[in-house]
This record gives sequence, structure tokens and C-alpha cells, in this order.
Amino acid sequence: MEILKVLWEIQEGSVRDVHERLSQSTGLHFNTIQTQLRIMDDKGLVKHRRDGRTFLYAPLCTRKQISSRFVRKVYDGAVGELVLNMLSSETLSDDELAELQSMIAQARAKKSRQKKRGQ
Amino acid sequence: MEILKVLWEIQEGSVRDVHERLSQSTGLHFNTIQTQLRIMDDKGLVKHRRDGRTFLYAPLCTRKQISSRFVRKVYDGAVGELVLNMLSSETLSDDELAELQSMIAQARAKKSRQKKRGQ
DNA sequence: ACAGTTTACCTAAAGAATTAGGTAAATAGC
DNA sequence: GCTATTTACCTAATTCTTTAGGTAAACTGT
Repeated sequence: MEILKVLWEIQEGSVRDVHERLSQSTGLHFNTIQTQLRIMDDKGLVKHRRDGRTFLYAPLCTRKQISSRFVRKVYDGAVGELVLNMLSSETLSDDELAELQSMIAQARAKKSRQKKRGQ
Repeated sequence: MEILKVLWEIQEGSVRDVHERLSQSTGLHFNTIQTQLRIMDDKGLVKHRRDGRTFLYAPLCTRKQISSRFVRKVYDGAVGELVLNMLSSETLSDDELAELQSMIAQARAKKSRQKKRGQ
């Protein structure tokens, strides 16, 4: 997960790039990151391309995909329940809440347009 | 996860109870469920009490806790981002969206009351 | 009382995850 | 040209996960 987060941030990077950003916080060995990236590559979580002698890794899965998988696994897909849980347990700033409201309003508007078009 | 979901549903149950509800869908052996429950017990995910000769297991963690852990792990705690992602990628009915909106409105109202009190 | 069932408990095998050591080739600095 | 560094690649140890077999004790129905 930490590796993915780095790749999401830097878009693409070598083992060294990733290792540099994780070594202070995790203390993990260069080869550990290298092995993890290879395994993640095998699993299709990341991809790599050659740049001269070094491999540049890039993420293949997004936070969104991982989150969708989570919702399916834990909530059987009931996103509403997850959001409800998060609203009641996590700390959200008023700005964030306001943004969420407008996002939802947008989603509803879009939905109602789709419905109209369908009729 | 499947075991936890059963326990959340039935509150408390024996290995047999859990196994019965999972055997059709998973085909897992009774002892497999038993071992998993023991391991989950060791890890503090569930607890058990004796009822005569049989153990009754009950969940110790909630969906909410698991979700909070997920948000911390994947989003570094940025719940808003998760919700945004879910709104844009998952299918929510208009009823659900409406409910979310009112939940958020409630959360904002609560927040503004707290702010007022703090002043 | 005895046969069959249910249970906790013990054990373990196979596979995946996590970590990192070693090596040889390429490269860069002097 | 030679030393030091960087890198891919190979290997492996340790731990965790997932699954289930076996056993002995308790219990149940007859």
C-alpha cells in the first residue's frame, strides 16, 4: 500500500525513487522494495517499462478501484452504508462536508437527467 | 470477512451456526471455520464465551472500525476523498443519495452548533 | 449401555507475504 | 583502465494464511 501511494503521487518512478521516499519512514531495504514491485507487477497492480538500464514502475490500479473492491468485500456493495459510517465516525471539516453536499447534488442532478432522457 | 459478516448478522453463534450459513456458498469444511474463528479470536477480531460444551463467538470489530482502518491505510485518513470516489464510481439510488444529503446536512448542523458553543 | 454425532483441540500441509542477502552486469567518476 | 556504485535478477528464510485431517471427550437417541 505504501508503495502504491508513492506511485500514485509520482506517477512513475524507479525502485530507487520509491525506496528513497519510503526508507526514512519504513526503513525497508532497497531489495525489499524491488521484490515487492516485482510481485506487484506479476499481480498486475503496477506495470513497468525500461528506461535504459532501469525499470520505471507506474501504478495500474487506482484508489477508486481499491475502494470499490473494499465496498464489495465488506459491504456487499452497499456504498451508502459505508458513507454513512464514515460520516458518523470520521472527522470531516465543514468545507469537506459542503463539498460532499455539492457533489451529491450534482450526482442527483445527473441521475434525474438520465431518467428524463430514458422516458 | 465472510465469517465476520455472518457474526455481524447473527450477533453471536457457534462454529456450527457460522458454518451452516457459509457451507452452501463457500463449501468450506467445518474445521476450517473453527480454525479461522480460533485465529480471529487470537487476533482480537472476535471473542468467545462458553455455553456448556460449545463456544459462542461474537464479533469484536465493527464494519465502521474496519472502514476507518481502510481509510487511514489507503487515504491517510482523507474520508472526503473516499466518499468522492465512491460517489463518482458506484451506483447509488436517488433515495440513497437523498439520505446521504440529509445525513451530511445533519453533520454540518451539528458542527456549526459545536462551533457556536466553542465561541 | 451402546452407536452415532457433535464438539473442542491438536496438527500440519500448501501456498502467499514480507523481508533481505548475494551476484553479475552496466555504468560513472577519477 | 580501474574502482566504486547502481541496478536487475536470483534465491531464500521467516512468518502468515488458508484449508482441513485426526482424536478424544461429551452428549444424544434408542
